[in-house]
Amino acid sequence: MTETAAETAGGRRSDRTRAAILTAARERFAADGYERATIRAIAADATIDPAMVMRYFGNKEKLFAAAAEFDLRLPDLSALPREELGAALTSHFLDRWEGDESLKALLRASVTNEVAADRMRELFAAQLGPMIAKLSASTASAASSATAGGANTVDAASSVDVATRAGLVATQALGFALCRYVLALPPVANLSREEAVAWLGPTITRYLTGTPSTGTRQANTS
Amino acid sequence: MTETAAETAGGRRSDRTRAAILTAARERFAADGYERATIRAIAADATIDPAMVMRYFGNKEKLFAAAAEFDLRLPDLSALPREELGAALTSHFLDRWEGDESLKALLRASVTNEVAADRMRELFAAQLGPMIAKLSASTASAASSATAGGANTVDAASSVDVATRAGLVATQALGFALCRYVLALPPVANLSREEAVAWLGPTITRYLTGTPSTGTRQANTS
DNA sequence: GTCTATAATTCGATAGAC
DNA sequence: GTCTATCGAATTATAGAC
Repeated sequence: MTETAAETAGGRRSDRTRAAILTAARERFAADGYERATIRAIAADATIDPAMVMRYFGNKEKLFAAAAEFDLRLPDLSALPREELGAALTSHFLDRWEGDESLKALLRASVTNEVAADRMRELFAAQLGPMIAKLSASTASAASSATAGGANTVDAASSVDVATRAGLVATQALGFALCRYVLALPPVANLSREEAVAWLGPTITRYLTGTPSTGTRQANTS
Repeated sequence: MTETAAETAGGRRSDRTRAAILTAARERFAADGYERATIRAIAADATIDPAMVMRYFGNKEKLFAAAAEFDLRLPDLSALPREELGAALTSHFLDRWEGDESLKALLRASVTNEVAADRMRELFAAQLGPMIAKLSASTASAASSATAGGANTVDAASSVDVATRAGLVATQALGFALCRYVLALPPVANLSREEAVAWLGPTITRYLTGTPSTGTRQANTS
């Protein structure tokens, strides 16, 4: 995919141009969504010619795919006590949301663009899922000797499968991002970082660990 | 179609046409979002001429405003014990989401259309907020005599204000709708109705009642 | 009330000069 | 590599015949 041109000095400017396009594209996609973000407007933001965008990225979909490519950069939470898992992950999500416009662009676009929706699905299945599985494995290693003769399932920490837990985390994380950054619901947008962590933390903890009912009682869910 | 002889009442056919347009508009807006849903496609679904849509509703924005007008129809939960509040409201939300396409249309459109976003904000501020306030009032009526000389604030049930609680409920409710109906994340879309209520219920209860920490301890939210 | 024709924009994408 | 010019398609919206 890298440039085959062997020009030593010429290749550097094209990289700068390419980066400028991507930055402008992320901002436009984040602010306007996929269809309302036009190549013309992106080019104008990057102060280049619209035709250059086509030359560099081929078409609009490939430009979006390049602009929305990113990593959740999930931290390793294996060492934390169970009660702090949600707060730590929530805090990390807040950092990622506010430091990088890619996620906002992806969220806005994924509502109407199928490519973006695919990437969003992959994000939680391929990145959050394994992190939860790793979490369960480290917890299970201590408990496995006690439960001994149980099923040979990988995650003994909870009967709820990893994908479901990742999906539940997604509902709260994406819902918060939607209300705070996209819809800008005043009470949600005005929450301080500490308040947000305090509210979402216990919820995310419960979903991460696969605990259906709240602390006090083991409820039957009929 | 062109039955002129059997006109029993005056403007009845125009009402039918109007209703057919609105139904088709709701489906298209829900499936494609605001910009990708075209008047042409809506008219085709309603098997009428595109020009008629303009004649009945003026322009696309007014058509959307008419199509996305609806009521959350929130039930009165005052009589329920606190622990069941979230499950009851979650169950009600599931009914509304699956029975009426307006909410999906509004959610999809509100991501890129400012009119739709305004309506979404109003929805939670003007409908969910008062319901929570009423909930707090009924709870406070029993406790007010005990706390006696306290502040004359309306909701003595929690120190968290009503708008914040409504916003928090919105993050979980809309996030679930986004993941289940719009993004179609497999683990979320595959949850049974009972599972969804069991997972979201405790979360919604905690937000509704304004309880920052999970059951065991009364944490300070500083 | 209904439909045809079309105006007026806007957008993604291409061709080709320099 | 860069930019001008433009094509072809799609859209909202209007004007006017029947």
